[in-house]
Amino acid sequence: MALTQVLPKQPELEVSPGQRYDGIFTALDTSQRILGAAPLTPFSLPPGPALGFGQPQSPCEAPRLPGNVKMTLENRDLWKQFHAIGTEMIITKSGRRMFPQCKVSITGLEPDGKYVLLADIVPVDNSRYKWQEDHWEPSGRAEPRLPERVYIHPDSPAPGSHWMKQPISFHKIKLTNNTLDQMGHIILHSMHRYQPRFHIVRAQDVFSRRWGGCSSFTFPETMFLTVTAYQNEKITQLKIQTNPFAKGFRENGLKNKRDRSVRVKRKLPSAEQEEEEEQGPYPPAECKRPLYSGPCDSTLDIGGGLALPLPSPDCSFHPITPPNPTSPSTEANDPSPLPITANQEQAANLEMSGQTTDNFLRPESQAYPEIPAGQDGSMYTCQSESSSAAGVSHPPNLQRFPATFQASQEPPHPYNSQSEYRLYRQDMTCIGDYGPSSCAIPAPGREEEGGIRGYPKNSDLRFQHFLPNSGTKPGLQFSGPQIQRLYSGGGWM
DNA sequence: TCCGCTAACACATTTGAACCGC
DNA sequence: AGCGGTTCAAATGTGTTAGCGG
Repeated sequence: MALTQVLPKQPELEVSPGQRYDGIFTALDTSQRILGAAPLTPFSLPPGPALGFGQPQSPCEAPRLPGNVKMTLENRDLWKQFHAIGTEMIITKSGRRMFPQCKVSITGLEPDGKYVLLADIVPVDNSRYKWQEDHWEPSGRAEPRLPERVYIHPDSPAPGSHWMKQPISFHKIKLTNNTLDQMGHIILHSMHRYQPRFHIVRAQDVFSRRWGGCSSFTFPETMFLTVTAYQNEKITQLKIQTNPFAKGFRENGLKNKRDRSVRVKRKLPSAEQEEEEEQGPYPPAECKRPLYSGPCDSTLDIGGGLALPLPSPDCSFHPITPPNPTSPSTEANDPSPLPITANQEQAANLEMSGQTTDNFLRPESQAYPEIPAGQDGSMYTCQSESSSAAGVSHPPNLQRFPATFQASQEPPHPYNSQSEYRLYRQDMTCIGDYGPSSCAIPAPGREEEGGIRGYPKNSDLRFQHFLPNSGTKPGLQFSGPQIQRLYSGGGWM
């Protein structure tokens, strides 16, 4: 079934050739880009927290990276401020960046080894949420899992020395609620709870079929709820105060909410007059230091404006930690709180000190295990041995499969969504065994070192074809099955 | 009526092309 | 012609708001 038969023709689907991924995924058709099945990257990323959060994850085929590989959340204190209130992320049809942005630093890599950095965002639980006056509470079951996508850092692949020399920013990740998104943004459901994850994979290039290990990290502070409009006014205020793009809405600016509404209604510039009338519940907190160094190409230059203090050097690595259901909050588990910063002062102003995202959920709503907190990311295992007894009771990716993909009334076609479904079912079978599956890894004899069919080995050149916007390297966002297919030999290897 | 979503809007910031002088 | 600095418009990233639809 051709795409046009599956989906009504929509103007937004008309993307100029330069913006499409045709150049890179020559063996994939549009339907897969739009309706990519559940994620299965070539690296077989662990399942989402909803299915064993904080527990050893299902194995990827490669051995885990050495234990001294550590990842640290750079702007952790800012994240903690938002987490204390209950982080909300706006998602829009056209895609919205995350704020705070995901910024990490890595140590322990081999300087000369090549690594690929990936990020994805997975649901925390199976609930939909609803804002009730001053807190979030579950409101029914979650929507069916969407075609999840993986964001590959645009610098990938790069030697370990590159990743370790400066903080790594994932600020170009965009979130959308458009299930037909063609721009490669990460598709999420509104009013759901998500957890970003970061993955380090040792590989020669993004499309390499030979890879030498992986480690995955999560930071509890980065958990967020997706919304199409902010529900918690404290979040709105904190975003306005900390995001430079929202300066226009700060109380001490000329365009605060009240002013604007007044001006719109009266068409009068009465900023000073209104300022005394209403200061709002949250007095403007001066940013004593820049909280946001502005967009950068890919990674951030420490000396060039890294705004937030680096984590203390003694921050310990937190390997797999069993979930602690009795723990009241992640903050309580935090062994190494950062010193008070300007940001935390803002938090105090907002009366959110000591609170966590979970505090904004009714106790009965905390149906997921507590996340182990640490200054470094909690690492998933990528064990090479089977770990079916790791606590995940069923194939994790089974739930990721959108129910809408299951109806198959058309004969399978090599390049339509149904075929992707079949491909994914194979993967599910393999992953469900939790063993060192061979699904994503070809037999050694089948490995090829050649470039992508019709493309040179130089991955950067491939990027130019791949990226929606040529020029800069905004990062790669595409669905796991696309990569999976490449690695499983079904693509253009 | 309520709630969630979307598009339009105004504003701040970033980016890059155009321009100028040396 | 090449280089470096400046200017300015376009692009992009924000939150707000009205209106729509289920």
